[in-house]
Amino acid sequence: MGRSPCCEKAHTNKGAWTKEEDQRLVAYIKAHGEGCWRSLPKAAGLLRCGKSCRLRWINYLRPDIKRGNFTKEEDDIIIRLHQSLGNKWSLIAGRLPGRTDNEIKNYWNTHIKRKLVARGIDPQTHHPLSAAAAATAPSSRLQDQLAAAHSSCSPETSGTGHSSDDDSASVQHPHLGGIDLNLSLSPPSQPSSPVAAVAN
DNA sequence: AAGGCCTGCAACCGCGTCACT
DNA sequence: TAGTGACGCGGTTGCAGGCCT
Repeated sequence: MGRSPCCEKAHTNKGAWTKEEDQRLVAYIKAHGEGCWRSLPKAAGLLRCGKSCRLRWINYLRPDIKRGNFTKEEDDIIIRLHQSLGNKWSLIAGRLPGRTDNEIKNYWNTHIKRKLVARGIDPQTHHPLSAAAAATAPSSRLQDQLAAAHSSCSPETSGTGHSSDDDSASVQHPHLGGIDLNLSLSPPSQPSSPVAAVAN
């Protein structure tokens, strides 16, 4: 019944990736490019299922991935995009060069969600948690609250000292310069092919 | 100093969608 | 046109490290 498993689980590794597995995967993609994930593990000599390889590459091994703390600017973009798109992490990631959907999803669940709740804002609807307030709150008011959420979450006030705030201490870009916030459903702007980037 | 709890991240799982035959 | 298979996405879980008592 149901769909067949994506791979032969009896002969695949699970759990954390080893350095050697990483190297094999990177080397294979450098040589052959992305695609055909199902056959990649066998071709690359990996005892992993294709989905696992794809995830590892996209979320960790891709050369254009920006690792490190989220800036306040990125924070703001994520909140705005989530307000418009909902849990469409891949679309949101497409607007944040160097960030992955998994990373953004984790960041949302562990940091931003908490910030919004602390400010009395429903992270799903972006409306005030009070239903009565939600019924009357104009969008501009919501933006005010979001802004307040940011300012109140600075290390001085929150006490948690999120390093992303530290990083952004000198970054104050009200216009989010350089980031495409156009929310039309066009394909996200890809930098250049990751494989091409590797080749360079 | 030790134990327990909390937080954050990496990875897995299942489902939906799309392309090909 | 329908069926099948592969890919991509979002939700969830497990583990490791840090913090608190």
